[in-house]
Amino acid sequence: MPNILLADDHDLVRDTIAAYLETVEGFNVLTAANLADAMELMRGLDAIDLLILDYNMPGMNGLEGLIRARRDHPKCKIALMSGVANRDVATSAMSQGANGFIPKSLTAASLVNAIKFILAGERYLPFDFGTAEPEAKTEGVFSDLSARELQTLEQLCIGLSNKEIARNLDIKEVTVKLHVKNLLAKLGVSNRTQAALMAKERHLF
Amino acid sequence: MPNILLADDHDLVRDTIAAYLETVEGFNVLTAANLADAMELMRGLDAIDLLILDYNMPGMNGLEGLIRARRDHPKCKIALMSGVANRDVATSAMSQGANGFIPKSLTAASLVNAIKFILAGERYLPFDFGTAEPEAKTEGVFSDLSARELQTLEQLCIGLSNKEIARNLDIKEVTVKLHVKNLLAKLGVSNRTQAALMAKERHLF
DNA sequence: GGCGAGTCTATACTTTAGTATAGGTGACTA
DNA sequence: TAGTCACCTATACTAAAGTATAGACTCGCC
Repeated sequence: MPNILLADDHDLVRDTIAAYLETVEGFNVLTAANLADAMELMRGLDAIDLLILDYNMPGMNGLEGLIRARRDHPKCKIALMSGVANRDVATSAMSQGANGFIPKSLTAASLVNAIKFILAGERYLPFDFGTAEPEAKTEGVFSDLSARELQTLEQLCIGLSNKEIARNLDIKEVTVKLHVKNLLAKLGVSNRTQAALMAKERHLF
Repeated sequence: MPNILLADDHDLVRDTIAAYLETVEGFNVLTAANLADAMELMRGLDAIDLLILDYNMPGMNGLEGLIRARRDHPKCKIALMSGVANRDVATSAMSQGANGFIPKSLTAASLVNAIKFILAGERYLPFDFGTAEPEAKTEGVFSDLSARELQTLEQLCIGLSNKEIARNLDIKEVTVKLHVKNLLAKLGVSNRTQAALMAKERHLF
């Protein structure tokens, strides 16, 4: 039966998760309230199969705690857990050698699946994590655009000239210029490059 | 024991994977050589737990095959498998309702872990897939650029005009034009927007 | 029916982008 | 030392982008 060390400074969160993993799945779970205690518990013994670190916890200091834990225990699987971190933090953690990133929005069943997955030697990062809310903002900025302006913007996003866009949309070049001008004003940018960049950044095309 | 239907038009690939899953893991594996055969096999019976579709296979037509399979079998777990598809295809597949994306670069052990993960009700997309090799190409294209050209490109990537770039780099506008012209030629693109888009796509700035 | 929004086009214009050619500097190197 | 290369600048040009104004058409809406 795998040994898991769960480090989180919120007593309630830590203890309930630990209890769930122990009773429902039969995992052997140790707990710690901060990074120092967790490191102390692991000192010497290699018995821990998976270390779960809360991202916001005394001693972590961003990803430094993760890096230190990884350095001191190269063979132990380490997962970062957080309720607030965004996707950038998650991917950074993965590139720093974490075996998994566990958002606290996970269901209990998914948490168990993720843990099993990591214990099997895989690396876990939920693919759709942190992609929900940006949509809202995106819609707002671009919802002012008319159908034609949107089509024009789409062509801008592959770097086409007004002439090429005119050919593709089967309209005159002047008309394209009009659409471009209006679209720039609506997006609040000053040239086509900025418009393309903005659209690309919000993953519209 | 879960029933898996593996559809791939490469006989060797299909049969070896099927044999591995059957003998090593004890899965019950059915096979098909194209989408039509797979759909035929699934007609009526709801016994299939996981359908694995090759992305390049007769009848697939991009993600259309996936969408059709999802529509006809809303409750069946479906994974897309590919040896060539890029990350965009993978994420598109996920947003179209796929339960997983399986690159053929996976090891056999990881394939099994992924399948188990999906069968447990999770959605699987390897987080680091499609981020390794683009680096190499990237370096190649941009390594021809001189220091100044690179700085110029960086400013292009925030949509600045030649005049603004000249001010920022403390050089004359004509010089900026020279850098831009040379940089466009080296990158093989025809205007500044395309250059900015290309640089952004390779995550240079 | 009138009204507004979106669309298309035209003419005319200014500004910016991009090309071409030429010449000068300093640094590094065969 | 001569040659090469990155860099800077100048002049001069063409092409493309962007602005401004005005007229015309369609469609849905009050």
